[in-house]
Amino acid sequence: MSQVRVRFAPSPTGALHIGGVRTALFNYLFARKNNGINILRIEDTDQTRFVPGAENYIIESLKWLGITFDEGVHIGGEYGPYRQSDRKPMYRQYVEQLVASGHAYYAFDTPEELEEMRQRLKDSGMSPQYDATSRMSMKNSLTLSADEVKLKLDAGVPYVIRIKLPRKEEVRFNDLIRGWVSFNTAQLDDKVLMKNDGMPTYHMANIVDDHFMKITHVIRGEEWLSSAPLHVMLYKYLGWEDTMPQFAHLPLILKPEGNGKLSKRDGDRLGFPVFPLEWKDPNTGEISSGYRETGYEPEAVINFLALLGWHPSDNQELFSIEELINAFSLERISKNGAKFDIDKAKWFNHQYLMKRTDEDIAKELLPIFNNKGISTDLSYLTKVVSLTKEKVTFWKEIADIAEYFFKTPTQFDTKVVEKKWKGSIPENLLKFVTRLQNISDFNAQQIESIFHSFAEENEINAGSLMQPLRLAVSGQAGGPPLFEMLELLGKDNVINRIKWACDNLSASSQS
RNA sequence: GGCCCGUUCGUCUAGGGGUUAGGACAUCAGAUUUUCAUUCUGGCAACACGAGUUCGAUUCUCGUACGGGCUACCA
Repeated sequence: MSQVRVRFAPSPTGALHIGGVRTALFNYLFARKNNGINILRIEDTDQTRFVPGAENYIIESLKWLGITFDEGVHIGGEYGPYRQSDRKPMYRQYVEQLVASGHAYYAFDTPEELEEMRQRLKDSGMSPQYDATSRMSMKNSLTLSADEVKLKLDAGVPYVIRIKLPRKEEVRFNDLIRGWVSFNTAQLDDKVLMKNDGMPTYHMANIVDDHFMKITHVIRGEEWLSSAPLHVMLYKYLGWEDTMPQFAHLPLILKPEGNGKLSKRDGDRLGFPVFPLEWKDPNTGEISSGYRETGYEPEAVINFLALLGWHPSDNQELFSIEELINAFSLERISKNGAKFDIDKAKWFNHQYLMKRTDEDIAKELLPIFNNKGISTDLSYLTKVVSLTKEKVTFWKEIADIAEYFFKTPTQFDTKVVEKKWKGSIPENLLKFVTRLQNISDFNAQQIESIFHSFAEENEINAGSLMQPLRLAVSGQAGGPPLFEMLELLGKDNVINRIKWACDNLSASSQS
């Protein structure tokens, strides 16, 4: 069997959608699993939709996620170029070959004439399409004489080239995910193969490119299923039927609630990113959030996406990329669309966050603290991370919840103050301070045992004093284990903070 | 509207002619951490509907309903 070659072929019309990321991932997994070649091809046949920066965005996104390629627009390869606009001169001869063999024809209809035709057909209850029936009443090389056609061509009248589909013919192909799928050309229309600007449409370009790039498997979204029979016909008419790639149409990623496929609008409306990286639309200036900037781990995004539509034979949930490659197969991709569930993505993220080393996270956090005007060193920050990371979903959140490790709190959780800061509490804490002063080795164990003996001696309920203590030191009601936190803060800090709190917080009514 | 694809807990899904229909997220309860979050244990929770085939259908077939995709000189 020939070498597996697959391609991910996005169009640079904006940010890369999360559904596109999953398509890229499945292509990548399939290629790696089969020792194949993964190719990145840019499908920019529509010049009017070109968005500057989009191509680079796509490349950066895939790089961040760890989806690698063996050939592509960014790295070259022996089947290049890998950008369709750069391949423009290659397509014409195959379109003309189709015209010559009677499988395509020139069409000179104006947009107005097309619109009129569609309206007419619609009014008479027929499918409004340019097909075997309607083409005979349009302006094309099938209805015009050869002289007339030549005249128009010579005069530079704009034209497109359309495929000539048979009136009624069954087209079937075996989809790797769905099994045999069949269509009838009676329902298909004579799609444009070459536009009047001389560029091929997606349909034409993707067949020519896949053929010459020796693509063996086309793995793409289900939105392409309907045009697959057209592609099959093109392979046939071009005489490339025996090397036609196999098709696998992936189920779509749907909105979490309501209906329809997930769109870029849903993300910010529902409060989660739909793009891998933050994206600023160069035309509108609108900014959409990204997984990277939100603080997601790329491995978590990969793991989450892999399980959206694909499932291993056992119940494993957490997969390294190697495990994913190893377990992956097209047969285990489900047929039905999957609703997007951000809660599960967050759960995955927490799992992967816990796997990272504290120091690694601290390194990433350091500049953020610096920007907040907090200067600290890596070793202290690493310890802060070890105490706080299990409380957050994203590494970035640590910067928000851990400020008190660096600054004496001056803001206190008022609810907790009201509830816990009362009666003789401040007095007792001050007394406890004198005990703390005598600790020579200020570690969690020591502090804890001194705390307990202090409570016992003074007949204080230990629990009722712990929360005020935490409050005095951190300003908050929750946090990491109290005594470990105190240890990290250090003796002087702790003592000063307790004193500050006792001086500045007024106790509520006696109890 | 037409064509194509699909339908197992709220969500992602496993399974498959005879099962207590399994797991994960979410949710709820208990434990532990004298807090919050984690973690652990347990609970709630599903085969869209109707026919047919069969001794037996959630599983196979056909319909219905519902959902999705496509229906551009967009990809």
